[in-house]
Amino acid sequence: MSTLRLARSNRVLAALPRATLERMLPALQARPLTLRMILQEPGLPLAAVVFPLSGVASMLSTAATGRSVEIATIGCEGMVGLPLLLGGQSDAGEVFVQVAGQGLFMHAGPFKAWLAKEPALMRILLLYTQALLMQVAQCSACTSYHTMSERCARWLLQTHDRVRGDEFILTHEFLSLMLGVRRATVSEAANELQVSGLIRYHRGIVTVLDRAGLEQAACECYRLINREFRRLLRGGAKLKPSALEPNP
Amino acid sequence: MSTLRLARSNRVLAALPRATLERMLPALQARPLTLRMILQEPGLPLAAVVFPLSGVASMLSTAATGRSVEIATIGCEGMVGLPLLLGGQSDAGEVFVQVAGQGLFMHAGPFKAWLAKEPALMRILLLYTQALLMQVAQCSACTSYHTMSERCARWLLQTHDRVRGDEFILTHEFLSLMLGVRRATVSEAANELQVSGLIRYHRGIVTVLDRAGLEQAACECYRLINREFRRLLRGGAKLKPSALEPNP
DNA sequence: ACCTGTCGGTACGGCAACGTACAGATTGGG
DNA sequence: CCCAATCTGTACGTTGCCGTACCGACAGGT
Repeated sequence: MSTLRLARSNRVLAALPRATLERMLPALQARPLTLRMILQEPGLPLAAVVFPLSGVASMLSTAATGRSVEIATIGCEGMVGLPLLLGGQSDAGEVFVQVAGQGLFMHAGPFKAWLAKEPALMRILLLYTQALLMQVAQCSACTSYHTMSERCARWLLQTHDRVRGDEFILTHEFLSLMLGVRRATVSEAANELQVSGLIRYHRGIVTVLDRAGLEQAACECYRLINREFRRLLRGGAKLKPSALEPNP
Repeated sequence: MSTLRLARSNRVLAALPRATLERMLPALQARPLTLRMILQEPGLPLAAVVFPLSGVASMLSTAATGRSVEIATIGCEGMVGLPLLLGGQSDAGEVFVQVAGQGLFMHAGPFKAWLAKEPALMRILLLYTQALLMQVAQCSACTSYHTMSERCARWLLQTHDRVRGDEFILTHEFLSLMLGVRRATVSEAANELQVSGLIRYHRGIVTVLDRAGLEQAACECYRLINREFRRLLRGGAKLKPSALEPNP
């Protein structure tokens, strides 16, 4: 597949004018996103930005006690490395690959150069920043008010949206780190979803069985976040990889 | 006081080159920030941005059930109206005045015009955006992991930082909306702080008695957020109004 | 001086998630 | 083929906050 075709499965890149994207192509390198690969380390200057094509990255905040919570999910709808856009160079949060896939990398230098040269790139990334900010905010409210099984369902949906197919690798242990709760609490919530026939899982492999049902089981946060992404990145930035759009 | 002097008590404006700020001055109007004044309404296009000079604004996220949580605190270190910078025009969150004060307003049109003309303004506001994003993220982790009295102490410190003097108006009821908990829970936490001699309060007026002790009682989030603000907005953007720096 | 509304202290049972722990099931490597 | 590691189910007592409720203290208006 040509790099141009590849690039179009990232929704930020897809939203750029064709001419802009073509100019930028030589600076983009396709590389795999391997499980647990660290894309952004707290306090360290970012060497590159990443436009995920498939797979999912998570942004975490870690407390002094070592406990962590997921702050945001980043997939083909966005970019890892906003601090290079915003000027901070580094960030207090950590970003790592939570579901393996592929991404287009661009070194920090060229990225800043293109940012200065291509107003369209700046414009779309600022919109993405607003959407991300909203996602983080909504997540925060979610943690206060919604039950584990609602949050669990939301999380599975967000991942499902950014993945090809209905299966992905995910242990309870891992999900408990994302949601910031005990492993046992996840087991209970996940079991509830499994008994209801919404998902199936076995030794770290989750299968989404009833997508619509899962949406019912999730809290409104899922819908609200998606609505805001659509509003801000309308047109060029649907969440699901278009080739695999559910219920086309 | 001249508008220029006024403007300098907002840390974003103070960080601008003198010439830039002077050019912008005619577009800035000083107006009071009255208690509960709404500066940004969910879904409505922003008419103006606000650079607070004193007082505190809160950004809230409201759930379907009507319950709310504070997402971020905005005072003299920042600006209300980032969606005008980021391009979304409106926002899903609500921003309103939580402690009365004064602010410099600028209409949306002129603001966008200055943004295009003055790279320094853009640069500093992007840095502020990153700091705000970090604040929201940290808050989210905080909600998961820290006790009410820690969060309560943190909140009081954040407000104290943005206010002149050691007293401000604040009922338990109101604080419970900010922290997203019951009024009774706030009463318990606040009483704990009062018994420890860190604060005093009476019928809606809080007095900070032992600032250092309060910092001890707060979770690390307070320190982390402040550190990140300093890192990003270093130099021109201290939190506390300089004329009233504690322990000079 | 009273009345009314606001503010804060406190109490009760309830519940969701906690920390911890153990055991069964499955898988992969030697 | 067996051992070790991994993954999941489940259990126990504990804790922090919930919802609700009631009461006393105080302030401001009339």
